[in-house]
Amino acid sequence: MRREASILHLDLDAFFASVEQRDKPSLRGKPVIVGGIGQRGVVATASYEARRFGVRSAMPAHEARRRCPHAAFLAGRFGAYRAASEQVMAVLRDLSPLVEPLSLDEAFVDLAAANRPVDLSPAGLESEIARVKRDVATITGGLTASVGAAGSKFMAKLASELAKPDGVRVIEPGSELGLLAPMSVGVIPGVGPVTAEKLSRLGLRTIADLRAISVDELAQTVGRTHAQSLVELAHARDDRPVVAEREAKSISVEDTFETDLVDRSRLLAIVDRDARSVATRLRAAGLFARTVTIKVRMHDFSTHTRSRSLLSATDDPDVLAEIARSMLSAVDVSGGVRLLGAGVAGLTGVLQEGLFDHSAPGVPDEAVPDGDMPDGVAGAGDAPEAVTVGATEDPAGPTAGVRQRTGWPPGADVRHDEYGDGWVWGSGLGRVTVRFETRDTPPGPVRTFDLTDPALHSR
DNA sequence: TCTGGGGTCCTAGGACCC
DNA sequence: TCTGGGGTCCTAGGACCC
Repeated sequence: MRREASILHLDLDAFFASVEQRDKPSLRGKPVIVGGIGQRGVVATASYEARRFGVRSAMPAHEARRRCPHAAFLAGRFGAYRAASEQVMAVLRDLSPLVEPLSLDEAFVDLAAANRPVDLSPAGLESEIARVKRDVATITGGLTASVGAAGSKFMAKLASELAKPDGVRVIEPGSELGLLAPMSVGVIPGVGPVTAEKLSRLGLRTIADLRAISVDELAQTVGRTHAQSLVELAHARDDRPVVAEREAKSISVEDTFETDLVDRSRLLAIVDRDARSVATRLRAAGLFARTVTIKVRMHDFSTHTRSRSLLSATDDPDVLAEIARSMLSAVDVSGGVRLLGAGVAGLTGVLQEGLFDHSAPGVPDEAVPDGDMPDGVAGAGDAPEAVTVGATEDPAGPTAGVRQRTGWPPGADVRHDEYGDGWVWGSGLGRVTVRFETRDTPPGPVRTFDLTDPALHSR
């Protein structure tokens, strides 16, 4: 714990929904829900207007619709969110090179490493933060943020939470214990529903309660590591540094299907495509991976993972796809699969082995120390054939019917040759409805077109 | 009609090694 | 003479975060 409140935590308010309201004037002041599209979606972000109806992040779509049926439900425009996020991170890096993004909408900043002297007194911090908030609003076209400052990451994040929305909060070093004492254990990072329930059964509900129990006693319920960190944080002891550059440890993609899939050949084609998509991201990052993982969520929500490590890392899409397929072949999917995905871990930037070796790194026959090579990896299994069968049976492609929402997703940016820029209000029955407005116009008119109208383009 | 997608970290058991 | 002991790697599952 530092003696000055030199760690900032910035959190953009209702970020995705706010970007939508910025770019869609007719939605300003109205309930907006990003995510929750489709039968099995969940809410990514709800605007404050929607939160008044009890809509929350991670809430299932059907419940959000029940609570707030008149909200605008949008699919999300991650390019726009990423662009706004980069603008905000640039504002923060202008203040200090030590910026640690936690996601698109959150970051820590270490003011002890600031580019210029910063007045760390409470009044000095408040004016510095007010300037950051002004810069964020200006550069992003009006987005608001909540900002906390404190002597540790834990307290800085708690401070920004207390400041929401659009506020500033400085927690002065020395005041932490009193502030924390009556708060729920749930405010401690790492305490989710399961841990909170375990603590509750021990009679521990507030942070003051947590301070009264020994690590040994707590460890019997939540494990040694977790117990130690809980007790430390309950005493506001937290010396985790702000780290600007963190290297990725894994890359993965996964899809939840609108309805459960049982067709093995179709599932094999999907996991093949997923593995290749991961390989593309690997190569784009200049990385190689040593472990391949697949994830299968069954109809009953039980989740299974299978992983296999190679002797040396690879970025070869054929190799990754083959291994993913062979692992899936060994999973019983007859009950129906609701989610399927593929990923890689054990990432490295350089090929450590194989530099002076004529055999290609990561080729299948180098895999697995115990020699337990499934047929599929050697290319002799039924997987490749099954993929072909799937493609033959379904000319629209193996994922047709799975990702149908990509055509004109609600909220997407479009341009019409005659009417100009707008966004997709909704589509169906061969028609797409567009509202013609942008962030710089007043609320605009709505028009409906044929889905195949050649004058309509996505942008 | 419950329950996304992209991650991180931890635990626990077995293999393996010295 | 019951079958140590520690360290590391691998795999599977799960809690948690945004």
